[in-house]
Parts: sequence; C-alpha cells; structure tokens
Amino acid sequence: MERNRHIYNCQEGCPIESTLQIISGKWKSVILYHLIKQDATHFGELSRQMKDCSRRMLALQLKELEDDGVIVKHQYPVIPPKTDYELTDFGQTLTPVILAMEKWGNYYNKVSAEKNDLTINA
Amino acid sequence: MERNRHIYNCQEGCPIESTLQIISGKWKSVILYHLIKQDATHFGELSRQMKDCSRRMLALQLKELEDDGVIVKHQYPVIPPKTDYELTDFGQTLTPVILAMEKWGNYYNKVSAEKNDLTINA
DNA sequence: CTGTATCCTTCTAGATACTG
DNA sequence: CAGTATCTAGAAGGATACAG
Repeated sequence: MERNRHIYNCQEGCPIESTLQIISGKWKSVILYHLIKQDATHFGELSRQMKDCSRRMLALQLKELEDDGVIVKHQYPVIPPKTDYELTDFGQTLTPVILAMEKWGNYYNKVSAEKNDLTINA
Repeated sequence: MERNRHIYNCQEGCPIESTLQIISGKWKSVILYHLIKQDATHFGELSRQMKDCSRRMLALQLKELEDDGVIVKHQYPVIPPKTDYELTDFGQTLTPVILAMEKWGNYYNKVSAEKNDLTINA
C-alpha cells in the first residue's frame, strides 16, 4: 500500500491547502477534467488521453480519488473486462475549480500562441 | 540552478495541462492566494503563513513564479533588507482559479467539520 | 531580513513482468 | 482490458551553514 501523501499545513484551515489535499496529485485535475467533459471514462481512454501518465500512475491517482470519495469505479464482469469511472456528487462540486483551470489554460494557450507568432514574424 | 520542472503532456494543447504548468508547484497556489488576499507580501510573512514550507522551498517556488512572469519582486536596499512580492497583470488573470479553489476549500472544510461532529456525537 | 549552496535522505515515478 | 508487484534511477525536499 502506497500511503504517504503529503500533508499540507500552510495554516490551520487554509482553504487552498484543503483543496490541494484533494486535487494536488500530479494528474488528478486532468483526470477530473476528462470525467467532467465525459470524453474519457474508461481506464484505457484516460490512458490514451494522458500520454505522459504511465498506467501505474494513472491507477494510483484513480485509486486516491476513489479513496477520497471524488470518483466511483464501476466494473462490468464481461470479457474483455470493462471499467468506467464517474464523479460522485461530492466530486461534482469540484467542477467550478476544474472549469476555472480550463478557462485560464485556454486563455494562456492563446496568449502563448500570439507571443510565438510575434517571435516568428519578428 | 534547479531546472527540471515536469513537462505535462496529457494532450497537445490540453488547457488543464497548461494551467498546471504554471501553478502546479507544491506551494505556488498557496503563495498566489496570499498575494491575492494581500495578507502576506514579504518573504518572512509568507514563511510564517506557510509553516510547513521551508525557506528553501519558498524561495524556489517564488523564483519559478517570477521566472514565469506571474509575480514581480521589489527589493528595498534598507537595513534590515526588505522585499515584497506582487502579482503582475498576467498573474492577476489567475485570480479566478485561486478564488475557485478558495471557495471549494471553504466548502470542504465545512462538510468535513460536520462529518466530524456526527462522528463525535454518534 | 532575505536569500543561496551543499549535502544527504526520502519519495516519486518509469520500466518491466505478471494476474484476473 | 484493467490493473498489481517489484525494482531502481533520479528528483524532491529538509537541515545546515553561509552571504549580502
């Protein structure tokens, strides 16, 4: 059992600390993003979307999210086996955070592209 | 020079990945939170607010945020020396993300406290 | 006060092989 | 397909000492 997650303690009750406690895993917010967008709900789909995340890491991060009650795993005992992941009601409450990150990321990608254009055309 | 930051590559242009690129450092969002709230702008103040972040880590994270153009450092050559940190205009654009995290953290602290009460009174 | 440099331990995470 | 177990290299991060 790999159980040694970092405990944040910037200050008693710091809200950012609390949020990090749940979503700060290296790939957690990306997983949540895909689950919210529903463009990937199976292990394999997620793995394909997140090319630089190994299957081991993906499994670990999914496990932690499940332990924290953020997602649920549904297993279908068919051949070949199928699993999908879904946000719990509790996990759904994280949507605004993930969407804020999405919005900013899109903005950032845009300004980065523009800066690049300027550099190329300079 | 410590320069080996993880490069996220879930998918080309994934907005969450882009956001993580800037704020995923272990203490960065906490630093940004304090700068947004303006309850800590000096190195020592930040250090006091973030008890479990060593001075070394604090300095490293501040340096990366500065390199990324998110914050600026102002140094006053007085005795004793004084420094303060401020969000750049670019850094300001991250405010909605940090505030979404704050809001969720407060919600989470609340439900955790309630759950605790139930456990104690059970 | 605000950092930087170095050393050293702990943890992270990839590679690989294996299971239901 | 959907994972788990083990092994290992390399990165993260604390402690300490020193500098402007």
